[in-house]
Formats: sequence, C-alpha cells, structure tokens
Amino acid sequence: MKTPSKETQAAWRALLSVSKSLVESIERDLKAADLAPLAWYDVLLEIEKAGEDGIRPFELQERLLLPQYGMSRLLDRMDTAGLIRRETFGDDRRGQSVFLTPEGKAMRERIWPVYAGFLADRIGGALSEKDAIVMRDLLRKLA
Amino acid sequence: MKTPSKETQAAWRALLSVSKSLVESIERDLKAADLAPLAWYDVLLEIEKAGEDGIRPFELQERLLLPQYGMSRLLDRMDTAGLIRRETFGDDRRGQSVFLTPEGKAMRERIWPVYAGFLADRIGGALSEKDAIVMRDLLRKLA
DNA sequence: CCTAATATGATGCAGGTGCATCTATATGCT
DNA sequence: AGCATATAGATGCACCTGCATCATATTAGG
Repeated sequence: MKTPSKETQAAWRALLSVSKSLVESIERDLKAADLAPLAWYDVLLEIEKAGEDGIRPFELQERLLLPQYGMSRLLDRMDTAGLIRRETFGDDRRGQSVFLTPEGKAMRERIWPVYAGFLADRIGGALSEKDAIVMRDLLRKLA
Repeated sequence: MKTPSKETQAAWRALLSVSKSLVESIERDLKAADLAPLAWYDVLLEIEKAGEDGIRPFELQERLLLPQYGMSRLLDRMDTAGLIRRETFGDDRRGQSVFLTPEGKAMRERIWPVYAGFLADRIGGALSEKDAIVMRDLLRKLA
C-alpha cells in the first residue's frame, strides 16, 4: 500500500485546517459587516472584470470552480438580492449574459475594504513577500 | 485602506483554489469507493486514538474544529450508520463518551488505503519532503 | 432535411450547515 | 441551602449543496 510520509501528512493537515480557519474567519468578518459572502464577491468581481458585454454563466462556473447547478442557484440568489441581472441574448438562445446592477457594483466595492483588511492582516501580516511567493509556488505544484 | 500585495493575494487565491480542488478530489475518491466522507474519517480516527475510555463530544469538536451542533449532528449520523456508540456515564450526567463500534473500526480501516493513496499520490507525488516541510511551516505562520 | 448527440441552464429532492435557542446538569456566590 | 451562571449536548428553522434529471436550443451525421 502507498504510504504517505509524515511530512506529506503534516503538510496536508496544515493545508486543511489553515484554509478552513481562514475561510471561516473572513466569512465571519463579512457577515459581521452585513456584507455578502466570499463566493458572491468572486462572482461580482468576475462580472465586473468582464466589462460591457457581461459574462456567460458557464464561464463563471469554470473560472470559479463551481458546478453548473451551483452557479445557477448562486445567480438566482444574487438576482433576487438585486445585485446582478441576467439577459438572454439573440446569439444563442439557450444562454444568457450576466451583468452587475449598480447595487452589485456597490456591494463589491463595500466588500473589498473588509476583504483587503483581512488579506493584508492575516496573510500579508504573517508571510513576507518571499514567503508568499514560495507558498504560491508550492501550492501550484499541487494543482 | 490596507492594501494587500500582489504576492499576498496570489498566495491566498492559490490556497483557496488548491485546497478546494484537493478536498473535492478526495471526497470523490471516497464516494466512488462507497466509503464515508473525510469528516467521518477524522472522527473515527480521533475516537480510535482516544482508546478504551472513549472520548467526549466536546473534545472532538475542539480537535476537529467543528461547531458544537455540527459535531452533535455528525455523531447522530454516524450513530445511525452504526459506526459509533454514545454512552452517558455516571461522572457528569450532562456528558457522554463516544466509542467506535466494530463497524466503525472497519470503516476507518477501509478508508485509510484510499486516503493514503490520495496523499501519497496527490501530495507526496507533487512535493518533495523538503517542499512539504516548507509548506507546513508557511501554513503554520498563517494559523 | 431529419434525427441523434451535445451544450446551456433550471429544478425536485434529500441531506448538510449556521444560527438561535432549549434542556439538563454542574458549579459558584452569598 | 438558594439562586445565578456556566457547561454539555440537542434541535427547529432557514438556507445551501449534491445528485439526478429536465427543458430547450444548437450542432453534427446520415
């Protein structure tokens, strides 16, 4: 049987517990500030980056690593919350394009300072720039 | 406003996406082999490590970073599945001690090869021992 | 052209999670 | 002792997620 080394196991356990703790931490910060959760931020940002023409749900899925039904429902909720708008367009009538509403743009802009504070504090405050680069490179090896 | 560096942001994004992908990957492997999910394995292992006297739910919560209600319900499900057993004991009648059933022990032992294969392959195969140590140390700085 | 296969997105259902609250027991304070 | 406080664990409710499947539109193959 393949047996992972102690070092491998320790790295994995650290990865699991640290990422879990950090995600819970930022989610708490956002909730405490009455803001949308992290997943919403990512969607808002991707839509904003996409610009004028909006973006297709299936592109969002791919970029954000969500299953199709997950993105479908996330967009439902964000639509209900008035942060985005979906339009079917003539080209391919199966599909749609997603756009930010002004409220969506505003929400993204209100989230960023909280998120930035978290990142600067919890990540930037703990890792030097060199550390951060090393870590990113090691993580990429795992991807 | 605190602004996180590019390096900080890249490390964070890598942490999020890699840990997410890896967790999904092992969960898929376990499901495909008709085994219990990762969280159950951790619980089974902690109980087994605790030995003869069993372990208290609140200790499991602390060690596995689960909220109280989360552990309560996880133990419900594992109990229903016949993998664990809960006993109230005379000392403190608010509390209980949790034990493995033989089926629980067997489940843990069936999960391990799959988990070990995943770790050896996806983590050990991608990171040298030195890499793994560096990564664990960097992650600990974030904890 | 007509049919099969594929792509895009939605949805019913079962089960998991967060939050607040509840019950029961134990401990501390006066 | 008597009452407030704290600790251990369970639970109702709303919401979220995974899985399977559906509906519709498009593309490919004969």
